[in-house]
Amino acid sequence: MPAKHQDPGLVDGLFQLSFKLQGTLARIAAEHDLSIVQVRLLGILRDREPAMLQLARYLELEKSSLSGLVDRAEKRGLVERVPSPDDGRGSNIRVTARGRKLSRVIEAEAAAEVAKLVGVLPSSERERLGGLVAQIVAGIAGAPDSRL
Amino acid sequence: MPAKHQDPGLVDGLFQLSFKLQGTLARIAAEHDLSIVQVRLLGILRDREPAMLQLARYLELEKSSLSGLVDRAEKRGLVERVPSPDDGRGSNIRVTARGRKLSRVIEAEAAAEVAKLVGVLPSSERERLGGLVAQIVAGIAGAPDSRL
DNA sequence: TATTGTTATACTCTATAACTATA
DNA sequence: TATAGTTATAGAGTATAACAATA
Repeated sequence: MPAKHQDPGLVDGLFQLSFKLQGTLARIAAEHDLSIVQVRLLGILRDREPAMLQLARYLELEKSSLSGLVDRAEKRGLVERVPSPDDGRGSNIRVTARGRKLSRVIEAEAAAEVAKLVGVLPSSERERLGGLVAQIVAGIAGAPDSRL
Repeated sequence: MPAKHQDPGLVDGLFQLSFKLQGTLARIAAEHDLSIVQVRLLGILRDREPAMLQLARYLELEKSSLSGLVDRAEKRGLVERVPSPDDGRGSNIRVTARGRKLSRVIEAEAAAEVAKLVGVLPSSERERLGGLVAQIVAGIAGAPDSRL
């Protein structure tokens, strides 16, 4: 088990940064009357058309939580339920053009905010940071559980 | 305005990492029947005894949201309202021994999880990451608004 | 009058348990 | 029977608006 006697500054810094990022995303989402989870929903649907249960797995939520989430998004015309061709019990969830557009706007705004945050670093350091973060994220993806 | 033509991998990576960290913290907190915001509350009270309005500013919440939050924490014996000596209208919020202990346990568990995540990096790279993150966090602290 | 905090109300998000409809 | 999804219900978290008590 490596990584003992960790510099406490790293853990604190990473959490502080993650709170800042989440706060930023929440603020931007709220400016468009969305929550973070709704943004995640739209993001997942960018390149998928999953059934409710699959969506629940992606978001790590109970299926019953999905019903309301999708209801509210559907009521706003951001997603739609499409009857499954394979299974008469199920629906697939599809993002609408409106949802896709909104998702792109929010992503762009969030990216701009993050660019400001990391803008304190010179370009070469940003690249290095990107590499380190990518390694950690790759480690997450390769870990026992992982379906972010 | 610097930081244009950003590597999109950095923004995505940072958000993915922040979702992972928040998810980890939420899971650990839930194992102790707490939410992230309750953990933040206890963390803020570690070295402060603020009035409700100050606490609201720290957490970036409306004062009315604080009432319920503190109610629930108080009901569990994690914090207590102390009448303000200066102002008959107000109370100061103080963490109890029980709240402090719980907060420490959760922090330790969270730190251990983060250590695992960054454990994919060799020690020298972890140090470098710590430095980069510290610079960004310092930039946040120095920015126009900031009261994390 | 202004400020501190609570209460009333409403909505989102989440879970558990019970249910419906299809497989 | 088993599975996909919804509904019923409950509770946390949040905000806005109205209120009480104190300054």
